[in-house]
Amino acid sequence: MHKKIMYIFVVQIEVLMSNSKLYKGSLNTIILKLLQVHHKMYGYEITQKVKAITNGELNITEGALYPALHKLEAEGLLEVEVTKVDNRLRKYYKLTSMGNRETVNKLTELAEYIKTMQVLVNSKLA
Amino acid sequence: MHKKIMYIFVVQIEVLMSNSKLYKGSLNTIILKLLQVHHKMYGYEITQKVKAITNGELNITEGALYPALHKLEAEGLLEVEVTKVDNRLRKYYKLTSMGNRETVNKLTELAEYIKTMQVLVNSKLA
DNA sequence: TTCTTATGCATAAATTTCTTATGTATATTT
DNA sequence: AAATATACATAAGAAATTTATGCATAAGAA
Repeated sequence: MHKKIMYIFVVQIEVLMSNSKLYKGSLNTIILKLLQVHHKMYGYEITQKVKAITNGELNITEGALYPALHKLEAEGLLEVEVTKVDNRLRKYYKLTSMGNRETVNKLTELAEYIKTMQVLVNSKLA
Repeated sequence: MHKKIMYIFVVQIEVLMSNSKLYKGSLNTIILKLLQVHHKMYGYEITQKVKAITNGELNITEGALYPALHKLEAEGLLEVEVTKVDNRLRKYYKLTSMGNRETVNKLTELAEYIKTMQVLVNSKLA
């Protein structure tokens, strides 16, 4: 007489969105573009916005975002306005006029870069 | 009576192609794609090819290229074949079967990234 | 009520991926 | 004879991330 033992394994598989590695150099452009459209955003809001727009494909890490915001501010491209909501700190950023001009440049640059990469990568002539 | 003195300045303006900053992370994809098309290339040839295809907009530096080739080889994505032409060394690289698979992945990744960036950057809805 | 998750900021260390600088050597063009 | 092109290589430095922490409050779940 054999005892039948059944093991049930419940394995949770975590599907990582591959956290779609940011191509280094594009974060500033993303920030600037979002601020061009929304006029006023705070850091956490930016991370959520990017996640939402890209269906979770792109996750801006805080370790990248906050230093980037500080640098853009130091360069005079952004200005900050600190407020308190629900007893919690919030730092709203918006483009300065310099920031507006730089945004246009960055967007042009990115468009050119994409065009170049498409020529390199999509053509069979390469 | 005034003496009239005319100065003629000849100024050479060097138009830098802005050396179109490579978005960090795309070099490997470029290398792999070129080898997918050409089956066999050597380092110097790759730099010239990229320059030609992009009308000089993209210049792969040797300091970036050679280490990248070595790494791809170490990872088993490329294999090398050393020859001598005109008494000068040449190292031909080509894709391994793993390299072929990885090329497809990298190209897909890039295409997705470009799509994502276009959504983020081109839409007014962002 | 307590624990976890979400919100909101921040920084430091490590890593990746380039640029810049330098080096060697041969071939070709000026 | 000197400069440029071809062909490789590596090291130091810079830039832009990731990963790992940390602190604090609010909201939701157990």
